[in-house]
Amino acid sequence: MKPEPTPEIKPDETTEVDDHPLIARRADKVARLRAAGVEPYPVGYTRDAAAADLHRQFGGLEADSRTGVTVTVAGRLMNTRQLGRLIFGVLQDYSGQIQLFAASGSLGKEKLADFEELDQGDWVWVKGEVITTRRGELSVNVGEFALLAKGLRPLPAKWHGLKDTEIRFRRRELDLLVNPEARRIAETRTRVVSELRRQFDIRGFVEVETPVLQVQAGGALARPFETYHNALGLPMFLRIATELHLKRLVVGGMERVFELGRVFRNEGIDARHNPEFTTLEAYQALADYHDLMRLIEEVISAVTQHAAGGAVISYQGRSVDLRPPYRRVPMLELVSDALDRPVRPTTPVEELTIRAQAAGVEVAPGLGFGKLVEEIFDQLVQPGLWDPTFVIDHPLEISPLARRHRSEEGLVERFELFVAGSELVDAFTELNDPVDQRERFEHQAEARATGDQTAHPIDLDFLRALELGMPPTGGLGIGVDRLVMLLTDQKNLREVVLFPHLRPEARSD
RNA sequence: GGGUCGCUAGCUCAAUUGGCAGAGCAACGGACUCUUAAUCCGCAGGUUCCGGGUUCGAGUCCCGGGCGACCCA
Repeated sequence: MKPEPTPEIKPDETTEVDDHPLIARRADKVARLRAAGVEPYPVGYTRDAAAADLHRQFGGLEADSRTGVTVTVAGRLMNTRQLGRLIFGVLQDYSGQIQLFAASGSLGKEKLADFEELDQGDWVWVKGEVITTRRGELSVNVGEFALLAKGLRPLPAKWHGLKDTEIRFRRRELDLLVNPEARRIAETRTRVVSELRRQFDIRGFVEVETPVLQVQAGGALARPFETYHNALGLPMFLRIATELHLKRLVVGGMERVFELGRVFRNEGIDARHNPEFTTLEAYQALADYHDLMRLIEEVISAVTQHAAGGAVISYQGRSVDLRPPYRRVPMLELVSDALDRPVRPTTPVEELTIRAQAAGVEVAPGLGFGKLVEEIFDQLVQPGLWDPTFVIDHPLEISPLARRHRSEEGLVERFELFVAGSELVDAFTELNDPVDQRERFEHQAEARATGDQTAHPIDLDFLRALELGMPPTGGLGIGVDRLVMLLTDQKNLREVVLFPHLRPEARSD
């Protein structure tokens, strides 16, 4: 680990538009418009038709039709084609594209010359009759127009689009402008989130918001981001999970709660990890993990149906069937199969270590039973779990917030849902015995003291709440970003996050 | 953290063994009253990611660094 450099902010760094010829030309136009008394960034224009509305309403008209219907449209001018005194333009708004048809006949010679001055990328407003051209393209025949906002920077070429992944991630607005796929992913994400919310809503779960800033970051095993509260003079952390607060709400009598929001984990950044990501955690009193598996099956298949248009989807060229029921397999059974040797909670750590190494698993020295099993599972089993699979009954050691299994010593009542090799859901019958919970925390504290920075800290507020009595409760967490990746057929997390974190770029624009 | 690949005009990409840094699109000038990536003619446009080195000469070879993609851990 290198020491963290302090970022320097140079006060003389400006954001002035540079003197690139392509930009300067457009900036000159702005100046000329102002000089001529035309405001290049006006307000007060409204629109009564979206591109998609027009196609819906007037689709299928014969070529060379006049509708007699006048509409106003507004959007970004994506392309123009000029033929003598005819100009064809492509206007793009939130809903789609519609062709503009500008001719001296209906616009007049002078106005046509003004229209010609518009650049690709400008926002424009147009009022005109809905027509089809001789070639049958639905268009708005420009009768009046106005520049709504001058674009100073050129758009990427219309045909080649924008492919540079780095620019697409850093300047997502450009990506959204020119790549329909970027818009499709963003829309699908919205559908996933809203359908998730609706699914929990209709089941009587109450949506809540709990603190992002915390004195102690618990509810998961991860390193938090650190920050500082000036007025309180208090070091604070960004939350790594919503779990503990939500359970306190269950103690308070909110028997079905959920939170859909961002959590933060101070880990590496790569195609599968963004330091901030979205989870949905839900808690249901009087439910156990079996109930939650049935709930998850229903929710996942409903969301898939809504966002992907069917419950059987294609991911990276392979089919995934998300229709319930999903396979349920104990974790130790999978690990036993992988090692070709029965593994039980009573299996000696030394023996398990040797077996794991023999099977090619890289294991750090000094791991306990639970971490060993987890390591073996991660390396040998998880990548092969393609069809939806509930992996159940984890070792107690790696599950400090889950209830002891009702019949299996050394295990907890927990499940993770894996699809296409990726973990989508983590859930368990919650531990509601305050004495047991305190012991688990203390055990974690020992691990922390010996250098495990991801071990869970002791949360006294949470323990005090448990001591009031929490009903038997089932709790679950869904990795929303990974679900979106699955449903949009993406293998890079950055494709499904609008503004993914990247290392700062060397600016040169 | 390791490996491989990439970074050249606004965008998408070329550039032989180390030998004048190019094309298409966009822009700009012109022709064209039905285009759909319009077409045609013309004209411009460069810190080849950054810093060193080797060489008469480096986009190209060597060293160091930056950012990204993919694979591995």
